[in-house]
Amino acid sequence: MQERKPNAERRAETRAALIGAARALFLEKGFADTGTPEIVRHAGVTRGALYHHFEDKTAVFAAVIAAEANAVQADVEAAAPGRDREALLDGATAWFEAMRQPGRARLLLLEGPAVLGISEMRRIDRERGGAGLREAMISARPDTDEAEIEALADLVSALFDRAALAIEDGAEPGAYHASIRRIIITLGQ
Amino acid sequence: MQERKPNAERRAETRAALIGAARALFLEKGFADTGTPEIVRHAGVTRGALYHHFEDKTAVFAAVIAAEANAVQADVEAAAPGRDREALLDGATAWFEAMRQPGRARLLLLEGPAVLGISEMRRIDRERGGAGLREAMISARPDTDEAEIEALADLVSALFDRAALAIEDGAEPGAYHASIRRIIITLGQ
DNA sequence: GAATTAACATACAGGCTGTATGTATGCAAG
DNA sequence: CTTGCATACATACAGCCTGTATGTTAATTC
Repeated sequence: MQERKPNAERRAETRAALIGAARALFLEKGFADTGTPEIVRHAGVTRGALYHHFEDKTAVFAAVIAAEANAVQADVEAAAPGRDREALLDGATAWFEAMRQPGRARLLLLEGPAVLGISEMRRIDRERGGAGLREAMISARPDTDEAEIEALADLVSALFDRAALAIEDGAEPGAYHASIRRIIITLGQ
Repeated sequence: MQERKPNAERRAETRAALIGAARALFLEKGFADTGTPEIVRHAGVTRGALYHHFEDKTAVFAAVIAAEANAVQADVEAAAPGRDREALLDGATAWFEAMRQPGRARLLLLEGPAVLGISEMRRIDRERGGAGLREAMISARPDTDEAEIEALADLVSALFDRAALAIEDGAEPGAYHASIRRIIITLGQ
């Protein structure tokens, strides 16, 4: 008779193994081309475990996306702990650095919105790094109403997202960095 | 014995029926949630016809995306035939108008890149409206090297895309339009 | 320590994709 | 004008995948 671990620990380990395996496969091949049989094989469990922990394959994907977003936020906050303009620039650099992880941009910026929907992704972002950008917008243009601040922050993040995707796709980072800087400067005027 | 139409006509009609049916379903439910059995039912043919005309389901999707991109370009060019700055602003307005077709933004700006890949979508765009934006960038900032022009045009189109997606998702158009107009005008100075 | 429940594993049903094969008609050559 | 081939499909099939239903074992609770 094998001794088993306490339920809480067992549960946490299985869940982590599933998310880890799914993360690797989603990063490598994307959501549609990754099947649950392959995920559980890599995780060393069965599909029963997966469907015990997650409602469906999309829920596994959502958990992976959340974990990736957490990792990115951790990297950015480690590199730029403050809230001033200096920290914002460092944060941008760190964000681009974090986005160089292969497949990450596609997962977070392309498949995430496509699979989970815009609003769900917006919610995930808002619970994490999104607030910083809005604060920066407010400090840059204090006399702007809230809706426009919201839109501005969203548009600026669209610039970053597109640049990261283009770079992952083989574009020269230099031109994008320079152009983003130029657009943001004009925005600040 | 029924008389049949000449092959060329027959082929064109079947293909059009397939793309039309697929377009409606993709717009309504997206790529993943639309099956080929449903497409061919709506088109009044069988799956055999679909796989005779297209290599796989993704190829059908690519054809729909191309058709949608054509439709958008036609609308924009009809509303803004010129090449000057005036035409660019009119074109922007027309583009937003065209993007209000339900599901279109999600299809062209979200699922297209996710399913077909960034580079394929970039190719489709480049064969159509993309050139206009690049020309506008060049005329606005003649003393900029090509790579940066490329990046600038891509980033500006990212602003448009994000705005259209946000609007389709229920955001207030006003704030986005205002912010984008500000960016474009400032870039032109 | 008996009952309950959590954490899985196994088995199954249905649907979908892509391919292989069959068929009827258009079309072209002689 | 008919004979042979190619085109444009339709039908049939194999395999995979998803989600659910059911079974099993050990931890937990009372």
